[in-house]
Amino acid sequence: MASKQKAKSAPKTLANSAYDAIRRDIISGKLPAGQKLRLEMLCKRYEIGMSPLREALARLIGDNLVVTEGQRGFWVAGLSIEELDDLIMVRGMLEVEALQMSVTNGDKAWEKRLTKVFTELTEAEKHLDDSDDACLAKWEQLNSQFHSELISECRSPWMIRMLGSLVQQSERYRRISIDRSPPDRDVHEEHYAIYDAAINKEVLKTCRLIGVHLEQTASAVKAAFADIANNPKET
Amino acid sequence: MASKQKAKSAPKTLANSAYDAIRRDIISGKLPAGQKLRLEMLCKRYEIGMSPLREALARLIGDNLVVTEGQRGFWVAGLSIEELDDLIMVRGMLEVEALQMSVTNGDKAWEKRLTKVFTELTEAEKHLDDSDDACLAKWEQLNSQFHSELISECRSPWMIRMLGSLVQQSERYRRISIDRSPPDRDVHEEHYAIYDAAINKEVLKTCRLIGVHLEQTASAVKAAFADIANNPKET
DNA sequence: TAGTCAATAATTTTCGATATTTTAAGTTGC
DNA sequence: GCAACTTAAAATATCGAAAATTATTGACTA
Repeated sequence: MASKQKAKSAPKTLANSAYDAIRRDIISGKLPAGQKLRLEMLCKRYEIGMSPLREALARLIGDNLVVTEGQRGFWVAGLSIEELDDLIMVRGMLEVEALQMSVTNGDKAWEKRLTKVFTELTEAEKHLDDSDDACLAKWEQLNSQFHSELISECRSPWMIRMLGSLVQQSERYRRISIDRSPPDRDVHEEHYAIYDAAINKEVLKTCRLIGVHLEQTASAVKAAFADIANNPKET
Repeated sequence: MASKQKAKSAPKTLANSAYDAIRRDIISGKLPAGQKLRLEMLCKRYEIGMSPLREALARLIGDNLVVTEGQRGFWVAGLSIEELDDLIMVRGMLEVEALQMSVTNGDKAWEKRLTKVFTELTEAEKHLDDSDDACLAKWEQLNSQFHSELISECRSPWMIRMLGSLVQQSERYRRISIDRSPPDRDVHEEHYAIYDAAINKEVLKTCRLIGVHLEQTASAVKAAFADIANNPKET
């Protein structure tokens, strides 16, 4: 949330835009797991040439969103219950660690930022029932921002980077599961408890709560995903 | 160690070879930290065209070995004491965790593989004084293999993946520090103790020992790197 | 009816040239 | 002198098509 962000935003190259667009489509499931990515098709779909397209795909390999096999092309990285279990475990471990450091280090400015995001998130949660796509997208963005703000003061760029990667992966599973399992728990209450503990610098309590929160989300996603894996067809 | 590896080794594309070659050169320091990577120069150096080169660079971005700024080109990612501290911390955390799981899970086949690597490493360590580049390279390869074999049974592809990334980064620091600080400690003894504890399934002891081992290496590298950062010029 | 092989089609990979943007140098005006 | 503007040079980013590789088809053989 750099308030003094320079006006000259990073000049976008086509490769860059393609990278963003394809990433969004993979995370959202618009490009389904395992799908073969035919280059010509992608060129048309994203209205770009070969060179920037291949560059974008190469970068997505680094994010584990795309896999490649020499001379045989590119595929959307697959999803599996085994990988989901792994993601949940590693993410939990790292996030608790990062949170512990962040809450310990967080200063007034951080509390302010966190409060701002939490307030907005609370607001967004009121409109979730509207079943409006824009509202859902907004909530997703704020939810992710809330989590990243929580750990933002851990003072470890590497942990932040790795967590980012893990969260991005987890998001793929959450997105394809969300339709089947509307949250039957009070997510807002969980967020509030975490926020409250964090602001009050109750380090251990915050960590414990985030652990529970992640567990809850994980088990809901896992149940829904297992369902999908067994009954892959939809009407 | 797949013993039945199929003959059809992955068909190498130029982009692939370039990726490997540039990565090696960055890790070894042949391409120094912060250096601007002029595309034309790289084309000549690695004897390839623009397209595979840019693809290789794009993938190196994902590994945090290269950074880019739209329309302005590519640079070798920088090194700093702050980042080194961060790397040491995160790597230590993850590696201890992974090791704990791996030693717990490791079966007879794993013990066999570990023993094999350790034996070879021991052999290689005898020839380290020869100041022969080939011997050093061999030792580096086996040392890295020893560490990765240790955690190979942790059953978490994501931890293995992330550790790989962290180890690769750490290696950059170690490589540029190695000339200045010949190891004045008995590294072989440390390796032996770790190996012994792992084989005997003494989980906690193994973790403690690897922690000490990483600390020792880290502080040597850190001292040498701090020296370099202060006196960057060499004769 | 399989199974192999060659010819063809489809796809990926790479090159060479062009367009776009940044950097550097030089010039003018104050 | 120094800043702003203009122009030339250098570097990056992109396109379109050729070259190389893999996948598919269909005929032929055992």
